[in-house]
Amino acid sequence: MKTARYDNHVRYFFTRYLKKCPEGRRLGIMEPTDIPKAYDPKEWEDRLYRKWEESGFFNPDTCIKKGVTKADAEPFSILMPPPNVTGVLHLGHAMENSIMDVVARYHRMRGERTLFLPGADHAAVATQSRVEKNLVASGMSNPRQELGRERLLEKIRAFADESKDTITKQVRAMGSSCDWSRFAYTFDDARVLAVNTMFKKMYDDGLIYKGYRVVNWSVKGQSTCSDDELEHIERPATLYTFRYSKDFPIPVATTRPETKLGDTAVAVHPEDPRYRDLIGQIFEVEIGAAKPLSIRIIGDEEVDPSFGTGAVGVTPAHSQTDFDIRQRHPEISLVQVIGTDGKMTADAGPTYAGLTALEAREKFIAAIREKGLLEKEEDITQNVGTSDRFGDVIEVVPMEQWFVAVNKEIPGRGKTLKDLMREAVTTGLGGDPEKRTSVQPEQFEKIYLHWIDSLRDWCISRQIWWGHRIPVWYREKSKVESEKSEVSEGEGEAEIYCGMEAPEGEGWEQDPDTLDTWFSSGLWTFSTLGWPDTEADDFKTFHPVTFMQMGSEIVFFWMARMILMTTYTLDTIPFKTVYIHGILRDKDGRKFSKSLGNGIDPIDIGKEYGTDALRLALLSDVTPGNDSRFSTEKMETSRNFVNKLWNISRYIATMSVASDEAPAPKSLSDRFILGRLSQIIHETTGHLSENRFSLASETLRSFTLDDFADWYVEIHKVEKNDTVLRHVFDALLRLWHPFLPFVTEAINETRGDDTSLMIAKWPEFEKTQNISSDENRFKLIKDLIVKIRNIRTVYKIDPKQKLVITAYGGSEKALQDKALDESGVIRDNEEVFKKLARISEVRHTDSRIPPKGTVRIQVGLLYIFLHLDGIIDIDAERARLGKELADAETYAKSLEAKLGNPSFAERAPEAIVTQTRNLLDETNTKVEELSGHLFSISS
RNA sequence: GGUCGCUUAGCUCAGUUGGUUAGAGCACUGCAUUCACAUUGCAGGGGUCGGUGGUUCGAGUCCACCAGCGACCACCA
Repeated sequence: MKTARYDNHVRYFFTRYLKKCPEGRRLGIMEPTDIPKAYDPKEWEDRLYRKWEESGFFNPDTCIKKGVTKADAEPFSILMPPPNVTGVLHLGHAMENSIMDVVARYHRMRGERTLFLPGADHAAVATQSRVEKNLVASGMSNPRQELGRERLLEKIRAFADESKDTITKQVRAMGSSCDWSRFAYTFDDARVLAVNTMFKKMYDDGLIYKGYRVVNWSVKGQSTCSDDELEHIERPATLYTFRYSKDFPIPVATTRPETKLGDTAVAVHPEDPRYRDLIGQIFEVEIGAAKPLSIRIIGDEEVDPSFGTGAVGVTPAHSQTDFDIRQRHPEISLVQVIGTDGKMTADAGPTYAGLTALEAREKFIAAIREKGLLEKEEDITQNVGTSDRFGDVIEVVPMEQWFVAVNKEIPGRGKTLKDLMREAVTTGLGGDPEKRTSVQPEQFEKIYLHWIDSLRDWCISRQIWWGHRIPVWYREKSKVESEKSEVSEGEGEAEIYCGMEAPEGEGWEQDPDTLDTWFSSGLWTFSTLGWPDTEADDFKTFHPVTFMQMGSEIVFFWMARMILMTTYTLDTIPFKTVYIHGILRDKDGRKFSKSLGNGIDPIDIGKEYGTDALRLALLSDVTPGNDSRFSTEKMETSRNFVNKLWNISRYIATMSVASDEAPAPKSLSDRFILGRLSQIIHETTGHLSENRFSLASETLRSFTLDDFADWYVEIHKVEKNDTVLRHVFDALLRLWHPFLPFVTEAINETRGDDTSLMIAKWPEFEKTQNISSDENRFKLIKDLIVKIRNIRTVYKIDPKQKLVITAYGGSEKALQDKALDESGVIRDNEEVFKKLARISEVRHTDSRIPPKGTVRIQVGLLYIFLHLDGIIDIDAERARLGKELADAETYAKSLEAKLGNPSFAERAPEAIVTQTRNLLDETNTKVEELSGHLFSISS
């Protein structure tokens, strides 16, 4: 990095610092205090986390037992979205943990009964596909075949356990104050019980059914996947228009000619004059399939007559929409020509059977071209669904699978699952506003509702092995006589049983399939709290969950399923507030991904800059719903800030004395800083209560750096009011603690305070009197000092040279004049003024005539004369004042115009009008004074 | 194609319900620095808030249209 500032440092270091600096300092030998000059997170973090964990305060029960939280305190619960046990956590997780932990620590400090519950997700298909990939990479060609179900599961379990360990270590390293004693895993016994209970309940209610329908099939993964697990990608394709035979009346178009071997109908719009008369006719065509196709012409409203040929070749077996058409027209048949192995079936005919779909396509096109049936070929771009886990293009095939019926009426409720899902975010369940989830930001409510509209029955069975086994058993009826069971019904030849455990008796075999991982995730908000025992303490106390956060990409997968499951089984909402954030990108706006190689390990970056810096960098950027970017520059800024806080504490430790006395404000500065503190407590509390993390951190940051470090600490060097200094800093530490748990706790320890900040009381907003009056008066001093410094910079006055000022109105006589009351601030704060503006002498005058050789500096109605005789070029100053005057005049004019507008006075609120009028008065006076001064300025 | 967003300083972004002359961090310029802090301090330059129109006493903020960008949804066969 090469900057002007950096060059300055280098020059300074070699030309002056080395000469002046005693050997010891340069080598970093200890200061008079034993507190290190720089905060070193590595020295603290592990130990502090251990201390917190051992204290037991992560556990809300312990907090009550030890009297930190009142037994009847308001409960506050946060559930960690369980990270997948597929490896290690990434920066996005770090961001989520930061969000949750800020919320948890804030509410805990406010005295609420706070539970932050951690967990991990077995992530069915994600984990299995990861382990299979690893096995293939290490030389196995087909892990499922070579190992078999049990041995492969062993491997996956081992991988998952190791990954779970890594993940919990990482969550700890982030400083997350979660209650490890309640750690939940989506695949442990308690959760298995919950899953089976829920499955059976839905099965009994007829909401889970087994049906023969087309599903998304991953040939590579040899499993189904739900609509939401598809990732649509664009790719070039060819759109072929052809006729089934020479005498077939309608040409049809397709991008997948090979599936046409399974066509059983052509759909046209029922009113289409071109084809109306053909509806109902059946054509026998011979295109190479095992049997000649009988194509029935049907009329369907969904067909758009203006698109293409206005006719759709219907392939019910290999298209979701075509399957839906068949639901409306049961008279047409279904022929499956592609199998689960991705190859053409026997029904596709001897020419094609056994070929891959792609091979069959080429062959089919060649055949119809030869016969002169191909009418048109166009290049188009097409969207195809791919499996988000296995990566291959999804085949749509008809199969018997398990589904959750979302459009079916729930017995006894008169509503469907979809209805409940809508109510939960709109009117509240059953119209009860208490049972309404607040979605932040609101726009996701719309997105979610829109998604529900197009939601189809959810396919929940998977053919992978890693996951909750479907709690259903079958046996051939002929083998054993029907036995007593909770649910059992004859279905043709086989008996079927759904229950918590295998049924008694011989010959039962469990369904080999497992459940979609989101089935168990959907139960997370209550399966972690003791359900199905609805009398469990945690369930009664912490459900519905108070705060939930998640990434926008997971809203449909997860939020929707949690709402579905909870509204259905508990007749309430899963959580009161859900905070949805965007994804974290790298500094160039790209997603973090393995293939780009731009991944950053949160633990590494946390070690380098400190976990607090990482948390601050991540949180100060988070606004609801928006993506944010991560960069090392932001890390540096945050680390520097953390170090600043540390050094403020060093100053306080060495330059002030602790005492039990209440803060005793003595000066304007004291009242100012206490007033400001009050204000920012109020603001920060409001921001955190409403989950405005970036605003909260910004409020604290500007107070800490600007008001406190740059002004009050400097003033303390003069006024030395230790009680106020320490009081403000103490409150500041507590305010920062949720964001920066480690450094604040470390500082707290160096102060010799044994009580953890984690359970310290959140500062209360105290309404102090005259905040604004003190603030305004202090601002006069501040602005005046800044202006004097500015003049010093502009005229390159040696910083060591002290100046003399004459304060107008500082005389006894002037002080009696109420209009000039403000000038009293200089008299009252002379020492501060001398120190911060490097003034050697303050003279007072009640004459408006500038003393010889001075320039005048004005803030509001207060002005002083700065003695610069022989120091600067007075003519240059005249020019500077001229510009200031011009600015003031422009501003005064704009204010006048505003006030001159009759409707402004009429319609604007009183306060705004008064405010504007005062501003104009002030500005006019300033203009007057300045122009007078321009004429009288003299060298 | 549908839906939902985004566009504010060179860069990354704040700006809660419309109200003083629009903010921060980084970057940039100048100065200083044996000072709690070189992971530092002080001062400064830089924006007609994407465009056009509207509502309003008043618009970065509300509305409409336009342009550019993005995300999600969708098998126009």
